[in-house]
Amino acid sequence: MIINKEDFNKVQSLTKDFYNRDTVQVAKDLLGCLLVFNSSEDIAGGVIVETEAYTQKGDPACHTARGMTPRNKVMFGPPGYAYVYFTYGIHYCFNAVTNTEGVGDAVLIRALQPEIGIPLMQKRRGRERLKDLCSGPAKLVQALGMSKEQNGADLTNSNVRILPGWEKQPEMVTTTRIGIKEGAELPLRFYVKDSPYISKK
DNA sequence: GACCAGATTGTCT
DNA sequence: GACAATCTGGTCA
Repeated sequence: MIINKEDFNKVQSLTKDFYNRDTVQVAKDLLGCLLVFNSSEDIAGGVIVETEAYTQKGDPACHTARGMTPRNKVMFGPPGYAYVYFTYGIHYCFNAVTNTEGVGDAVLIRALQPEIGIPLMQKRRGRERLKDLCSGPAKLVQALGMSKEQNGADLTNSNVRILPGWEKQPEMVTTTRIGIKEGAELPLRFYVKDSPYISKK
């Protein structure tokens, strides 16, 4: 499970085919996978324990619900790329573009279980406790050291990658999404049951 | 633990 | 000009 900077380019990422599927299914399957960022300092990453699906069709909370803009154009591109956006004046959030090119879907990564480069993440976050490092979409972006420069990055062939993680699919809980107004009642949030690293119960 | 306000700027109407 | 897929630190209990 633990990989180092030298191994980063050797490990097999999830393929484009993984992302080119129904968005809800990808959101579920991403639980237990390993998100890793190879920054200039060192690599850092963790196991995905919480996701949310955002679909263009029938979802008013999705950034692409009202068509393409300069900000969300990555979501309309081919699947398997990173969509990183800026919000609340201070925070970034990380998504994986899913479904077929042109649709406008993505999966928001909401929380990680820290695995790789923990000391570096502790330093970046200014927090010691593991459950404070990546238990929220803006926290994990900060812990991994990502920014808007990762917007549009190829998740199968760049500094940001998602790898197969746990062999067994974890027990999963489905609930409603967090931090949105419209579409808040839709059951599109998924997390690993009993994980202490999720953002909120 | 629960609840609340402040931060702070890119993006869209 | 309004608001945002959030986090933090404060108060009160």
